[in-house]
Amino acid sequence: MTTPKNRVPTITEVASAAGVSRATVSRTFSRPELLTPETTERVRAVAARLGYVPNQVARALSTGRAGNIALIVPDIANPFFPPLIRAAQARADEAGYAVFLGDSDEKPEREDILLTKIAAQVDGFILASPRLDEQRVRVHAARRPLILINRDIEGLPRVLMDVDAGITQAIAHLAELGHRHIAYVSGPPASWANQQRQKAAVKAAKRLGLTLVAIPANHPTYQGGQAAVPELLRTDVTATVAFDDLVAQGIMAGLAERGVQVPRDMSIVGFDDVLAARTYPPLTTVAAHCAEAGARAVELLGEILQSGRHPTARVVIPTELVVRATTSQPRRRQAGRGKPLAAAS
Amino acid sequence: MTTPKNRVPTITEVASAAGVSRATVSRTFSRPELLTPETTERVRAVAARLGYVPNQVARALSTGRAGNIALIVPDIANPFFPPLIRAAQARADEAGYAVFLGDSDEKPEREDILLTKIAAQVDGFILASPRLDEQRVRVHAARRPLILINRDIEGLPRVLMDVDAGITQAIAHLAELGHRHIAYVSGPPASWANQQRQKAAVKAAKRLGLTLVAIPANHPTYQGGQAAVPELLRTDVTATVAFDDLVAQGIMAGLAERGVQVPRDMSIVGFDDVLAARTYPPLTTVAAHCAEAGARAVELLGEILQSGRHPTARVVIPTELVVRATTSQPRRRQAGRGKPLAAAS
DNA sequence: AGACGCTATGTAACCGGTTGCACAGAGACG
DNA sequence: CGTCTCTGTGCAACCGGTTACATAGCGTCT
Repeated sequence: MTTPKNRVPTITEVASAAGVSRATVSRTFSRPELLTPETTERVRAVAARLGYVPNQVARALSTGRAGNIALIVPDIANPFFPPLIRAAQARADEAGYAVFLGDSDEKPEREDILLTKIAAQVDGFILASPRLDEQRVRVHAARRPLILINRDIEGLPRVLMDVDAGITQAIAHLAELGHRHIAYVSGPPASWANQQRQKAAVKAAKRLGLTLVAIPANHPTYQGGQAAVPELLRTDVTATVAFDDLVAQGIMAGLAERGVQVPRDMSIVGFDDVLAARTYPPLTTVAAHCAEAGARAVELLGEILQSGRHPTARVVIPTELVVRATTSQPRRRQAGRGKPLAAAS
Repeated sequence: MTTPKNRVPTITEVASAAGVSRATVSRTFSRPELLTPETTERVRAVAARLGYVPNQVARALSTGRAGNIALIVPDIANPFFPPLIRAAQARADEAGYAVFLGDSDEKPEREDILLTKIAAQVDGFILASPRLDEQRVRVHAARRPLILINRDIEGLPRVLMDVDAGITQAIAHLAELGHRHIAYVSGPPASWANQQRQKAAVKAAKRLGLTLVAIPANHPTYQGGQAAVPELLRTDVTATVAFDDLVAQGIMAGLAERGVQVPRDMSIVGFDDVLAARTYPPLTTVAAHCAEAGARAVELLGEILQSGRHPTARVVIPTELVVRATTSQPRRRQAGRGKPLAAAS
């Protein structure tokens, strides 16, 4: 019952109700240190009684600061992003920013449109795993502070995963278990993250003297992983490193359907650690700490917005292998066929 | 290279460059039918050359229409929400709205704060599974159009799942298979959705003459489900209906750890169908079509914003049981113990 | 006592659009 | 040919805040 009318009062109404000027009301909420404590107290009381809340739109127009940030992701439904979004949102909230969320549906041109459309409403952007070409990203970055996640463009502030460390650990772990032939089931070729992971895997395998075959999963999804299984079984690998956990999970399902047991007949390593603990058996994977990436990106953006400076930080988040239950010593399989041997353990 | 400076031009600059008034430029973008085609064409050309984009903040201030909507969810990381968010975002985008995303972290007071803070920046709200008390929801609804998802408050527009139908099918399916004692592993007690589901389960079980025990999972999470397993095994039930897929997955993992096989020793039914196809074995579950709920909510909000009318629609989305591989005929188990009998099939 | 400085508050311009109203010019009509 | 209507455009107020600058009041110092 604070406001009988369903309209929120304006600064003018509060001013006249409190017997002060509009400027004083404004200062009560934005720069109270300029006023006597008695004044702010009185104005606050009146404002509370009327249900006044400073209008963020008007504030944004006159100050040029929106108090919002935008977070653009290629696919919210990809389990990599929710923890990232959640952490980003929480940090933004602490810093007093509201968050615009954009889903580009993996389409570069939709990223471009989203960025253009909401530019005026936000103080800065966070682009997670952008598919947009470098030139366009730079254009947007020239207008507003912009932080990249999972994309490395020289001169722009960015938060990256230390893919090399994690993948190297994973391959070393497999080598130690005795695997000699391994597969990398890749993600979208246009993805920078995929290129990084694949390159790291190739390098690590070479260093350890393992053979590595790359198998494409057209889409970085559960279905994509499942669809890659037939080709996977046509090879003689005993272990698979997947582009991400989702693909790994798809592979596991595909293998299970064909009676290939994990890890007995095939070891599996995922990437991201976003649903690793939820699979059965629990997935061995490279933890990418995506929540931390989201939080760091917001912090970085906050610093830039505070300082006005434009440091081109390059934050690298460490990754590490988390060994769970989908990796074990290899076991001889019928060459070229998925069927496990009938022999007892 | 459209703009050498990294500032976007204002309507005034476009106006003088095109040799027209600011009003004409404004109308070029908002009401072109008032101008001659030649004029709009000329102004558009100039605007494009300068890289002009109408400032949404200024527009919002003068029109009172923000062109944004807010979507508040209790936990982005809960797999129920990403498909919903994604669908909502896609529909909003089609209708020309940008989306504010708020995560309340399951806390009613954070919902309240979020709603208050961004009210001025949006034309309407969508509240998914709100934890906020009814009175406060009504206060916010009085200020701006507000659509509820998964919460039934008389007089407010809302999108609901037909919980009864799905749960009834699920219980009937279990009864048909021969189960007599079943458990319902519940979600958060404060959740309206949980109350609905539990009530529906009790009703259906009673009608079919089954006994039903309710077991609480403190949190609607994988861990919550896992934690409920010991209590579950203390009972003599042969089938379990879980609050949602996540809890079901947790239960499956908890059972697997203890050597209880699904569905041989325990049948499991989930709810939502958000990750059902990704578990192994694939989960029998009630499909709630959460993406559709998100889309419908946005459509409803769009209609209200268009018409200015305030219909208190009550959209009910049908649900249905999807039988996959976690339900089968019951098998006698040692009373009160989780261990399956050694006897052969 | 007068000049000075400091502090608290008010005045008014401004942010970048939109829109009611005025008005000019063209065509229609008596 | 004058008036009337209609159409396209401009003028200026307005949305709800912020903020540079002006000013009033008061204590302090010489």
